[in-house]
Amino acid sequence: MGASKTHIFSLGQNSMAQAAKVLAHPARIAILEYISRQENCICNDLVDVIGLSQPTISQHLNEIKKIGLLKGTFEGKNLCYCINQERWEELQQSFNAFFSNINQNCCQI
Amino acid sequence: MGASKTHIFSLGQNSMAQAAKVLAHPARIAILEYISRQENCICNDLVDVIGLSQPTISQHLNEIKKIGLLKGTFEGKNLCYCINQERWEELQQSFNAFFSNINQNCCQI
DNA sequence: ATTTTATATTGCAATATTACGATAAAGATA
DNA sequence: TATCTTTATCGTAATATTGCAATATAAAAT
Repeated sequence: MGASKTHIFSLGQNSMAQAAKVLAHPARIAILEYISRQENCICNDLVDVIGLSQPTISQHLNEIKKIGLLKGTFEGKNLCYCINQERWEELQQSFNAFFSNINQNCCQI
Repeated sequence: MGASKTHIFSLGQNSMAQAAKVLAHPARIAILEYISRQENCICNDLVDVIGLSQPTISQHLNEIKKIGLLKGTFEGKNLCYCINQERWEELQQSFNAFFSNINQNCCQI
């Protein structure tokens, strides 16, 4: 064994975990921080900024793209990655909702 | 190769990723949801509620404990795990801050 | 003291992730 | 067209995660 038993969990639990997984690597945190600060992003910058090889950066970008956090467009010869703001805010709300649902009366000692 | 290059990232980026990693499994989401809904939690309940074996639940609980999200105390014969509310709110703020820092002017198309 | 009950640890197999060199693909430029 | 630049994909090695059976530990109950 070794595969996650995703089928025994709810859709919400799985998609929450999937979103968290994308944030579960410092390179992807760094990439998202960087892109969200920029007007536009040329991927080659990232290789220098982050300090990982070009294939590795490409893979991380792909993970981020998979959950819809990026939208890309071409601008001259360079691919421009941008934050998908709708999705970004959607995730913000998901995380916020998750953290908000806590029973204040749990285990009073 | 294969190990994450944590040393090339900032403390903030690494701890953000570490927190996300704990949330990056549906079982741990389910466990946290369940505990935060309860007045108190007997671990044996979790095995039934979640549907994973006792050792696996124990391991997941340990991951959650490692980032300080749980505090435990003994109540009669049963170990009682509770959400550590200070840490919980701390993480909520971290995630919220992360999602709040976005440049609204990125890549207008 | 022995048994029962609850939780933790160990060991291992299956799977997933991380990283990068090599290479391919696609567009820009000479 | 040939070449350069940029990004993606492939192949592979190292490492990490997931899950559980078996076992150990610890406390409570008998």
